[in-house]
Amino acid sequence: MAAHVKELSNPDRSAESLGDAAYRQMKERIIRGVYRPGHKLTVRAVAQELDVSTTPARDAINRLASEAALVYAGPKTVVVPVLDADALKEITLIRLALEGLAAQQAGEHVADDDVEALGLLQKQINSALDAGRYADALWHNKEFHFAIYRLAKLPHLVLMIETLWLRIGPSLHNLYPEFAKERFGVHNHEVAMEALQERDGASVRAAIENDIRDGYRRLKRACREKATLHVA
Amino acid sequence: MAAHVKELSNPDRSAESLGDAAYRQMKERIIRGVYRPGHKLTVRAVAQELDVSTTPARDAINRLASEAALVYAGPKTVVVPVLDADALKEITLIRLALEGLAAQQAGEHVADDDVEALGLLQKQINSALDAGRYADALWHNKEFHFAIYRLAKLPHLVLMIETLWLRIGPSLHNLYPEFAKERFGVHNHEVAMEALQERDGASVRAAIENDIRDGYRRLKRACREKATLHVA
DNA sequence: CTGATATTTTTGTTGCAACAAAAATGTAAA
DNA sequence: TTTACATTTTTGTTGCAACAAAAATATCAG
Repeated sequence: MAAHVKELSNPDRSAESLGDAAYRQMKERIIRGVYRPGHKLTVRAVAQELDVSTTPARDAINRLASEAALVYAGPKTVVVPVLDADALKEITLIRLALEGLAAQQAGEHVADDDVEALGLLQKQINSALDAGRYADALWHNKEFHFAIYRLAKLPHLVLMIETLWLRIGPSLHNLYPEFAKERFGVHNHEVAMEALQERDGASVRAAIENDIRDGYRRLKRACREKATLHVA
Repeated sequence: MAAHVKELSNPDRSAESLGDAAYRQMKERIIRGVYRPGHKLTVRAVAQELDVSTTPARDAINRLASEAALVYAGPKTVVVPVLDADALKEITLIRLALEGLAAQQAGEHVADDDVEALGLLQKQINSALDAGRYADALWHNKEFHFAIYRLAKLPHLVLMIETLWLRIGPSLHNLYPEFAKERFGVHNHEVAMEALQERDGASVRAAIENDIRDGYRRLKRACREKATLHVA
């Protein structure tokens, strides 16, 4: 493995090992919802899918499992996690703490052109929603959040938040289109951008916390419905 | 890799792969201060040290690097991280958020015999300090903190806090004995235990936050002294 | 059809050798 | 001594085969 610089998300893909590349591609697939909760991942299948040998594939799977982006369903079975109500609640608590912190700090380091860039991202979310491209909307939503978090200039924090999104990402994709149709988060995002413009850290935090809580409520409902469906 | 159950820190060492064992042993060595900041770790050296082949050794190093417990100083050079002032400040911010959350939640799930167990751990810290066994004091200090955090019944949170301690652990060992001599943290720990007994989550959080901030102040001073020493 | 049991297949792990790239070392010129 | 360059050594990576263990499948008794 050879990332050289873990600090910044540097797209220096020139001297990247196969293991690093596999890890990065798997991460993107997980967030993009290619793998659904419960999906089983085997070393050889991933190796074939990514066109590498078993060693880099194993590297990637092990790293993701070590970050809890994948979990063990048995001694030799790694799957995309299926979040139960407790796990969902816990991760939401942690998200509120970490993303709230990042949002607040962002409000104190923001520059004017940063907010413009955010407005552009929001427009991408909106047009994706208009066109019914819900997976794209979810992806741009992720970019919007992380664009804010990166403003905090706290690289360790951003990395930790990324591991959290990796854990809930697959479950998020179980919600749309029903849930994406109601233009989720749009209002909270607008409030956050206004607060950023005024450099009001506390308000940025409040807006982001609201967004997280809104998502949690919908996710919890979906989780309940699925559970009752599974029983019946 | 075969941990089966990542959720709880289950000492089920029976069906543990060599890679898992290597990872666990390396983690303990890092926290115990066996490796100092800047120490270079090579696959073959670790393999020999742990008496395994290169594959499990490489697994362990890669997993630790992926969690930022080890960092790259070059394309083929992983070292124990040397925290600069910025990184120290950032990690402290994150610690305050996560360990504060864990402490508060612990205050709301604590049982009576839990506090007794904590008192025992504190006694171990004290006798280690009395005997001048500072490395042991640091170890018991870690156990004290995590005994509290585990009371929160939030396994994901505890795991995330562990990765933070892994990052600052090596730097902590650069401080004693000077810093351990002043019985660091003893007062904060006593306040925390009192607050736990009264199930006062907010006060538990305050005590732990105080403890973290005290440690930060000392660490920062040491970091400054070392920097000026390095220049001179 | 159900449940337990035996069989077959699949799967993660491990050690290792070859390779390319980086780091360490040595050398010489200024 | 210092700097730049060439050489040697060390190092991470990668693919692969063998192995043991687990998972999937087939079989059969009730």
